[in-house]
Amino acid sequence: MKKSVPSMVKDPQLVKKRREQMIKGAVRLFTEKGFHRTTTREIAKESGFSIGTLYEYIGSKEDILYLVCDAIYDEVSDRLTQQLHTNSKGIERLKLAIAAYFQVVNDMQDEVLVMYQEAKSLPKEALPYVLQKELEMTEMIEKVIRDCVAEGVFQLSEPEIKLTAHNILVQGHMWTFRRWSIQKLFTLEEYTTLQIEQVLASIRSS
Amino acid sequence: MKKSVPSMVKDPQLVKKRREQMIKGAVRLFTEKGFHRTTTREIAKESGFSIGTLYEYIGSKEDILYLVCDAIYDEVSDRLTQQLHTNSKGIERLKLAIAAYFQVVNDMQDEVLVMYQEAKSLPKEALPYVLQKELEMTEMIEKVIRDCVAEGVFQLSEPEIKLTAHNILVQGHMWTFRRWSIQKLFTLEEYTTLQIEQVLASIRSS
Amino acid sequence: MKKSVPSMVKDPQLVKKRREQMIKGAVRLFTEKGFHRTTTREIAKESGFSIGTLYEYIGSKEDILYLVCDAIYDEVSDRLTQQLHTNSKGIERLKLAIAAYFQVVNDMQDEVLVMYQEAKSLPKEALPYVLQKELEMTEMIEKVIRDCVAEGVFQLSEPEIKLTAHNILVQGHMWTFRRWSIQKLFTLEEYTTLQIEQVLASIRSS
Amino acid sequence: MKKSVPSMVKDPQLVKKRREQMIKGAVRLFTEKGFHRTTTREIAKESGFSIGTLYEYIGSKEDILYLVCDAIYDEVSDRLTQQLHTNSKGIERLKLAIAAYFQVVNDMQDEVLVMYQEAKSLPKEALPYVLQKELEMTEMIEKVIRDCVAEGVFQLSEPEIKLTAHNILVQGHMWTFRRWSIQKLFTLEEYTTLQIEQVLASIRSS
DNA sequence: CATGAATGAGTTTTCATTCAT
DNA sequence: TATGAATGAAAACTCATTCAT
Repeated sequence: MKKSVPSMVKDPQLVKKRREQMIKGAVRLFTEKGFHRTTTREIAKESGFSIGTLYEYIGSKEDILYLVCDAIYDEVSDRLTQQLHTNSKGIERLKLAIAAYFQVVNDMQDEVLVMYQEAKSLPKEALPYVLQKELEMTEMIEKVIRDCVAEGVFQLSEPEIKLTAHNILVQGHMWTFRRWSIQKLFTLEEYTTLQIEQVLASIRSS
Repeated sequence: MKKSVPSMVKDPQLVKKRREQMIKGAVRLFTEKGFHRTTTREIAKESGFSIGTLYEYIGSKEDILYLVCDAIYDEVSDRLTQQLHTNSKGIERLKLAIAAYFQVVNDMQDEVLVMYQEAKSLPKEALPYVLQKELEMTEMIEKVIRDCVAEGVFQLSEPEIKLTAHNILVQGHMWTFRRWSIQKLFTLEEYTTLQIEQVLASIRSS
Repeated sequence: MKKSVPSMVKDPQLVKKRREQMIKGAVRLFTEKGFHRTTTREIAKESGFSIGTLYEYIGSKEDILYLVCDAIYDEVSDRLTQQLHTNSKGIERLKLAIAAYFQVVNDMQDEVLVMYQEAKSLPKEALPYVLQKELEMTEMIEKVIRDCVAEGVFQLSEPEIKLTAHNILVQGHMWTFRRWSIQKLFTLEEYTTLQIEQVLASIRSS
Repeated sequence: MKKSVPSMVKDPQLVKKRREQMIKGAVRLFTEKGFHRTTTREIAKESGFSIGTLYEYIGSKEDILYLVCDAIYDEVSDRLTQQLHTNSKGIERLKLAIAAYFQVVNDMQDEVLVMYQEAKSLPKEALPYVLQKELEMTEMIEKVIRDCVAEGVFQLSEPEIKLTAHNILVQGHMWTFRRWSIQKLFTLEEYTTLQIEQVLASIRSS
């Protein structure tokens, strides 16, 4: 499923290290000027190596974007998964999951923003992979909700579960997309509390 | 507030006509390949005139994007305003407003998608204007909610009003952004009904 | 059969003129440094216009090589055809043809050298066209020989006709390829006389 | 006369072995894609060692081409020399020499093709050496002819001897250069027979 | 006003060569 | 000796913008 990005360098450790440098540098620049306005030379410089070296670790500029998106998905996924493995039940578990997810999104604001704004510039072959990742994220949230339904905490039809999951996910993105407005109105805690209330209210009364 | 786009041509009627051609052509192309991958030459051709003529009506490529976004905002605004002027009261008015907004977003999917995906490429000076427009949109929705509160239909604090407005707005965008998933799960009518239910549930119980 | 080279410019007169400039400039540079060591910028400069303009008239660097080869074939062909239309019969006609061909090759030494040395760098799709052209050239010579045979001037089998044609053609190229040696030993006239003698001797005695 | 190619490695045996590997690999690649389209990395890989090692045995990419051409000349020379040392006299010796030479060229088609197509890319300093080699080859053929003249087998002036030698040499190359046509018309035996007949005919009647 | 040829700065990418290990 | 990661100059090609007609 993962698109493999070609590298001329054989040592996998080194590849990993260099690509991490690259991703870090690229996110900084993409955040500032977007993917298209950032040149490969700038990325190389920001990453701390030469343009020649950059191309030892990727095949094309688009690969960098893919690497960036992939890394962000992984981190968001990981942190969310980690959170979901903690012991908690019922409503509480859903609340914690939402809070955790919002927390992750808040911690990775720049990254999340970059990912959603530039995803359309990804190489065509990477699109299915990205949609797959989005689906997985949605399913993680769905599962938490579905577990609640299974436990009898509340009643929701399958479509309602899916929609709720989408809503929660998008409310996370919203915290970054509309930060110019939302983050002036609320702290993350307030935002989290209010959105959780909304979700639960709509769930309970359905 | 509106950024003025320079034109060499004096006749305002002609300017208007040409720019409309331009916007139509540009939206088609941006939808397909995005702003950065579309060349000015292509836009000129798609609009039905030469590259030289194109530059008689704009100052730079970014101006086209601005013109496009501006036109889309205007149309969405207009159609929403129009809807809000119809006679209806209380909850019903809110429901109608949401449904109307979702309908507009659905009708203008390509445009809305383009606008949100490319807005970051807008010339720096245009940013405040865009945020202003977003704010106006939000305020239109807020007003409908606030009217309900004023009529005593339900109780909501100011921050809650604002958050609800944002949520509704973003649920509209979501219909386009996540169409690869959402539009497979629901028809527009189903989506509208479910989201309205959610919003109302969360409002009533608060 | 001819590969069409793309141009952004519409006026065919202008295209013709610019491409002629290009070909002239390119031959000068290819002669000096070969196709691969010549940059597109150099070709543009030598042709008297900018790199941007160059690419208004071709699609890729290889197209220039194709244009060059095509032009050379055309000129050699034309001049040979012209010669063959003059009134003469029998052996005399063959002699004149050979002499004419050697004369053309001598006049276009640089061009002929470039063509044969760089032909392998031609875009893959152009190869059949080039072979076709080579075949046509061979057939022109073959025809003169075959006419002699038909007139009963001498006897040659079909394969012998073909081989003789190839030999004559290659003796022409040889005048340029091995000029560092051959042109020190003979004037063009001497070379022509001697080679004609050889060919005729071998023919008569066969 | 031989251009010396610099090596960091002292052991001459090793240098010889490594360079042989290199030449073999390079010929394979040059045959396929030409000198300019072949990278040093590819040559190293095809030769069975690393790019670093490659540069222990040469000073620059051009040196490889020189090594290749030099090796080819040596092999052609050797095999021809060997043939000429067999006992035979008069016309027969000339016939055998031509046949032997054509045989060598046929056996080494790829190499011969590479050599003549890429020779122009040789480092400037190598040019005199190459011309020298070509001259030697010509002289070998010349000598055989001159011996016949000395033996009174036939009469030829010095310039005629030289021209005939060039012709024979070039007929050898022609077997590779124009193989797309010639090798469809004749087997090597037929080609050899016919060309020998031609040469002898032209010689006898002069 | 309309046209489209001309421009050249800027972009991605390649690859011969070096040098620390 | 052998390795291969690092380098950066140089190459092909693009495209927003201008301006003479």
